Amino acid sequence: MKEGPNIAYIAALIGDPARANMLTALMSGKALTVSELAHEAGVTLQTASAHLSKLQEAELLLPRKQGRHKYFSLNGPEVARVLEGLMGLAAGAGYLRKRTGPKDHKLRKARVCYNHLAGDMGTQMFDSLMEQGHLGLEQERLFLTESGAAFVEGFGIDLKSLQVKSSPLCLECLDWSERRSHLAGSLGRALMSQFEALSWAKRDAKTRVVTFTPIGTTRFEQMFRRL
Amino acid sequence: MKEGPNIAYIAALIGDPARANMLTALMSGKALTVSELAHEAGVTLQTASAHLSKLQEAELLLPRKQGRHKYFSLNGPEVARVLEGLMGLAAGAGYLRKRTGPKDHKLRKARVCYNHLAGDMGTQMFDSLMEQGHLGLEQERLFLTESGAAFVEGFGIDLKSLQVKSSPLCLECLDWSERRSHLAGSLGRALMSQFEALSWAKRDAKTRVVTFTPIGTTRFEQMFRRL
DNA sequence: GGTATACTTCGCTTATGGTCGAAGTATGAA
DNA sequence: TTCATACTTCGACCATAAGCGAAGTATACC
Repeated sequence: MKEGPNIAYIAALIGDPARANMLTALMSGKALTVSELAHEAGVTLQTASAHLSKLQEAELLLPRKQGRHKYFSLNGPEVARVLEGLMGLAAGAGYLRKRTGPKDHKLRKARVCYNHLAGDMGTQMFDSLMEQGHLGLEQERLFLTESGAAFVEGFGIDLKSLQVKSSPLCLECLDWSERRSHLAGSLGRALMSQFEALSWAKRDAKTRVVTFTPIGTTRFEQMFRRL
Repeated sequence: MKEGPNIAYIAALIGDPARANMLTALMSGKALTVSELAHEAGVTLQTASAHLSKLQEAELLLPRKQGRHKYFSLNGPEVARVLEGLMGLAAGAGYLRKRTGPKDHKLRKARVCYNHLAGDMGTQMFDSLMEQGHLGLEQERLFLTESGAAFVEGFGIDLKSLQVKSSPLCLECLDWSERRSHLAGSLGRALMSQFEALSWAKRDAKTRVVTFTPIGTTRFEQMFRRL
């Protein structure tokens, strides 16, 4: 029976390698120009322009003009979630694009997943918070405990401003490289921002790699030690 | 940068209309034969066979042989979740396949979303449970309250057996036709099963439509009234 | 064993859509 | 105003993969 939403159309848009590369690049949470996305996809400007027009038409991407520059970003966390889900399915089925180089190792170590920390360090943080009783599970639901609230506030996170927002505070996000959870939600985002604000970590301008400084690494390990 | 999971490959698999139709048919939670899926997709047996082989190879589908019959089902709730997410994106962007007929109305009224009730009645149930305080939100997290536990146990749901399972009890699932939440998780599944066991509702053999009997409708309305 | 049914595999056809060169439009800076 | 840069649109090319007919394999039944 052919009724309901046309998932083939949306999936086919994501199913083109050039478009998939652009969407993946935008998982960094940054807005990129047409030129930058063309470079990400390894196609010419004109090809990228046609692709982006389609993705915009399908409301997967949001455009913004700044003078002669046109920036695109993912059209919200719902798109990111579907992309991450596809990543999980692809990784689970073994469809990984091999890349023998330092970047692959770095991507697995720490990377940004839309707006929060993912990879080995992302899952370490999640596991540590669980082990220290700062995050709890109730009926398989993730929540911040009282000790957790004190912990993150002590780290400089303004919980009050986070909790007035409509988006969830703590969300489990399945990490495709670790096959375990890392922390998403507004708290995950806030923690990532704080790492950057404290200069513990910085994002790579071109990729989703997050690089922690030696000091940042030490502090991170101290703060999110494993039992 | 071309690293990480190959989402284009998985998305392209879903992006073919014949394969999308088969995956959508399997959202009913039922296992279907190659012949049935060929009919769903409107292609010949040989074409369907080739498509299903690809979906199986990608671990999106799970095969099971029974004599000369070969059944396929979705390879778990993770696949269903990605498909539902794609449905939400497609519906949100207006990519709906029009179908002026009784089935469209029925699909929106009540349908099965993998293993739980969706559509108008699915969201009504969710809203009612929230309004009556049987479901609660804590830090945007859904949980069953004490009154909710008593409520569903009074309806014949064995909560103890549900809670020993690893899958979440209460999950919000974004309903593509209503654009609001309906109840997923093991509780959502158990409630759907109970509606069937009590002969309040039955699933359509060919589609995802769930049809409530007049008595079932009355009981459902009484049980899940809106304030 | 013969027939019917369910499914798989092979080979060929062809429609589709991504790609880029060329040309045009829009914005910024000197 | 001119030149440089960013992006859009058009048209033609061609690689790819879905589709089906044909043939083969596997299972069920009489």
